[in-house]
Amino acid sequence: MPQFKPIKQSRVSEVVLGQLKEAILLGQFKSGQKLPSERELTEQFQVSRGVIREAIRVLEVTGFVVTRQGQAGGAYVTSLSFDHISSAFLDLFLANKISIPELAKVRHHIEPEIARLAARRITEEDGRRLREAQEAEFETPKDYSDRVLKHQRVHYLLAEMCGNHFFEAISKSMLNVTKEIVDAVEPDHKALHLSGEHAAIIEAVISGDEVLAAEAMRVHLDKFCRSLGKMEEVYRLKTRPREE
Amino acid sequence: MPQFKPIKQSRVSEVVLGQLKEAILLGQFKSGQKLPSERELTEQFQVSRGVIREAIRVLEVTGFVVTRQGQAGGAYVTSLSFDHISSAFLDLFLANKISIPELAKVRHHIEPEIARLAARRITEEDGRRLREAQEAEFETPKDYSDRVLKHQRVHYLLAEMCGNHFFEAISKSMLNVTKEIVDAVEPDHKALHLSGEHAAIIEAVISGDEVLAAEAMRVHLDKFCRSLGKMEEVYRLKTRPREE
DNA sequence: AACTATTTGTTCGTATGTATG
DNA sequence: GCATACATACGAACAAATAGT
Repeated sequence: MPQFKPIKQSRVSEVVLGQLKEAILLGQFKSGQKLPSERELTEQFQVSRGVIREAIRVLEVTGFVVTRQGQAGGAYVTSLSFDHISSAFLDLFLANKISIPELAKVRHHIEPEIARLAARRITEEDGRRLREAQEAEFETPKDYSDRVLKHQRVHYLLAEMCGNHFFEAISKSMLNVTKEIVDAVEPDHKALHLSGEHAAIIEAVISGDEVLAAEAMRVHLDKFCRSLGKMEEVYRLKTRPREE
Repeated sequence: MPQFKPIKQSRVSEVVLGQLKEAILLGQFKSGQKLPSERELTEQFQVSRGVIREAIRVLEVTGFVVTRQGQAGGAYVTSLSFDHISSAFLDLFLANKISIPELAKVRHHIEPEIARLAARRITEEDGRRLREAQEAEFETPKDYSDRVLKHQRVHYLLAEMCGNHFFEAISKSMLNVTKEIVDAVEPDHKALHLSGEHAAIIEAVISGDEVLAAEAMRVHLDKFCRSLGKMEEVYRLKTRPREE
C-alpha cells in the first residue's frame, strides 16, 4: 500500500524558492547571469513582490546569488563557495554548540591528512605560494586580526591544495572558528608569536614527503592546540554569559 | 596610520537581523521562547514589516528560530541543530562542488576515528541502542529511502556517541549527502543488500576496543565506498546535466 | 556634471489564512 | 461557532543606488 506524501506547501515563497533554486542547479541560470528583476518575477510567478524578495533573500544567505542595487542591479547567480558552511559552523560555535577542545581535536585529526594530501600533489606553483605565505608571516601586520590571518594563510593554502573540496570546506570552517577565538583573546596573549612555526611543514610538503608533512603538521598542532585550549576560559569570559 | 573600516550597512533588514541574532546568542531570548510579534517588532525597530519579515526569514533558514502561524504563533527560538550544516553541504554537492570520490575519502578518514572515540566512551545504554539499530536493518523497509535510513542508523548513532559535536556535524552531513546519492541510484542497485554489515563494528565498539572498532569501520567503508564510487556515473546521469 | 531609466530597498494599508481558546 | 492573535500575502507607492547618456 503506497503511502501518501504529506501535502503541505503553505508559504508561497518556498515554492518560488524551490523553483528558482532548481533552475539554478539545472544550469538554466549560469554563474554570473542575472535572474529576472523582481517585477518580472512577480509577473511570471503571479505572486507579490514580498514573496519574491523573501525567496531571493534566502537564495542570498545560502550563497546562490548576490544582489546589487541600481540600474544593471538585481540577483546575480554566483558559484557556491565554502563561506556559508563556515558561517554555519561559526554560528554553532557562537551558540556554544561546539567547544574549543572539540575544535582542537578535529583540527588535530584532519589537518595532518590535509598536509599529507598536499604533499602528494604539490606543484611548483603551490610551493611558491607556500613560501610566499611564510615570508608574509614576518611582515608587520596592520592589526591583530590581520596577524591571525597571516598565520593562518599556510593552513588555508594547504586546504586548497589538498585536492579534496570536502576537506577544504571543513578545514576552512575550522580556521574561521579558530580565528574568531584568537581574535577575541589575542590582545591578552601578545606574547604568542608563532612566526616561523610552519617552516617544517612547508619544507616537508614541498619536498613531497607525505609522512613527514603529516608528522610536522601534527607536531605543530600539538603545540598550537595546547595554547588554544588555554584560551577557552578567557574566551568564554570575554564574550557572553553562558545560556543558563 | 589607522585604516578606516568600510562603512556600509545599507539594508535595514541586516541591522535588524544582527540585533535579533545578537539578542538570541546573548541568551536574552532562550530556546523555546517567542520573539515579539512582527507588529511589535515594527514598533520597537521603527521599520516596516517587510524588513522584519526578511530578518526573521533569515533567522529561520539559519536555524535560529521556527515560525508558526495562528494565535500563539510567531517566531520561536530553537536550539541550533546540525541540520543546516548538512543542507549547506548538500547544496554544495548538488551544485557539483563536491564529488562522490571526495566524499568517500573524507568518510574513510573520519568515521574510523569516530568509531574509535565511540568505543572509548561507550555506555550500556549506547550499546543497547546500537543493537537495536542493527536489528532494525533486517526489518522490511517501507521504501528505498527508509531502507537507506535504517542502514545509516548505526553511523548516525556513532556520530552522536563520539562525544565531539564537530565530528558529529561533519559525519551527519556526509551521511546526508550519501543518502541523497543512494536514494537517487538505489532503484538500479536493488541487489545491494548490506544488512548485517555493521555487526563487526558494533561488537568492537561495545567491547570498548578502540583499535578494533576503527579497523572494523575502515574495512566496512572500504567495501561501501567502492560501491559508492560506482554510483558516480549513474548518479550524474540520472540527475542534471553538468554545468560546464 | 546633470539628467534619466532601471532596479533594489522600504513603507503603508489592507486583506486573507490559520491555529487557539 | 465565534472572536482573537498571529503569520502570510497583496498592491501601490516612494526612496535610494547605480549605470548610461
